[in-house]
Amino acid sequence: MALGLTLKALADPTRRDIIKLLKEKDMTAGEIADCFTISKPSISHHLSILKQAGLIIDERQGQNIYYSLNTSVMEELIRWLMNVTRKEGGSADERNPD
Amino acid sequence: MALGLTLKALADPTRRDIIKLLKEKDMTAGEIADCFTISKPSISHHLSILKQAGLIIDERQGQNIYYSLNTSVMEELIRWLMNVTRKEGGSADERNPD
DNA sequence: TGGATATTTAGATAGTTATCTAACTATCTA
DNA sequence: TAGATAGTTAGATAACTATCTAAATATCCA
Repeated sequence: MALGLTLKALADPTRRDIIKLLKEKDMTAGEIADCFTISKPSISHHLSILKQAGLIIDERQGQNIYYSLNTSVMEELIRWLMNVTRKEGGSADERNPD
Repeated sequence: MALGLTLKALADPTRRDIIKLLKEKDMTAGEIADCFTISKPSISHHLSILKQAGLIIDERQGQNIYYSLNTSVMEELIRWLMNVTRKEGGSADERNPD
């Protein structure tokens, strides 16, 4: 069911924008919030969903909480998509990872 | 914004199951519905969302409507994910496809 | 310890979505 | 053309989600 969490998290445009920001560099919750017009609590909510999906990692440093990207979950999604996309053939290992 | 439609469509477990079915072979709406416990209209609704996202294609053959997978949209999503996942470097073409 | 800053949690609300039953449309066939 | 079969559309409803403001928690520093 991890795939469902990942896809739901990525299905929101604000959350995709957050991910694009974090691709460039790690950022605090406040820095991320400053890039958007919606409220800090809303951003916090989005961060929580991304974190729950395993797409980002948080680490407190003093008063700040730094967020960074965790690409392994996206790599898993890529594998699922490639499997669905693939036209038959390939080793047994490659088949039905889901 | 096509990406949003794709991800929303894939975020539902029933719709992912439909995609897995269609990976194996093309099927009519009825055949697809028979694989699930939810009502035909609900399946029809899911098919409509998948179609709107460009993930599947429909073609009427007499009384039946056959559905088949369209992988190009998923390939686009794979590219987006690989771009977000990638650790810098690469040609200008490869950067920011979104 | 007390005030300031950073962030999250709580509670409310408006909009979206998945599901159902009933009714409709399209096609085939006798 | 009438009946049967395949599928969709309409309308209702319950559950979920994104957003907001207000309040709570955590950390730093003087």
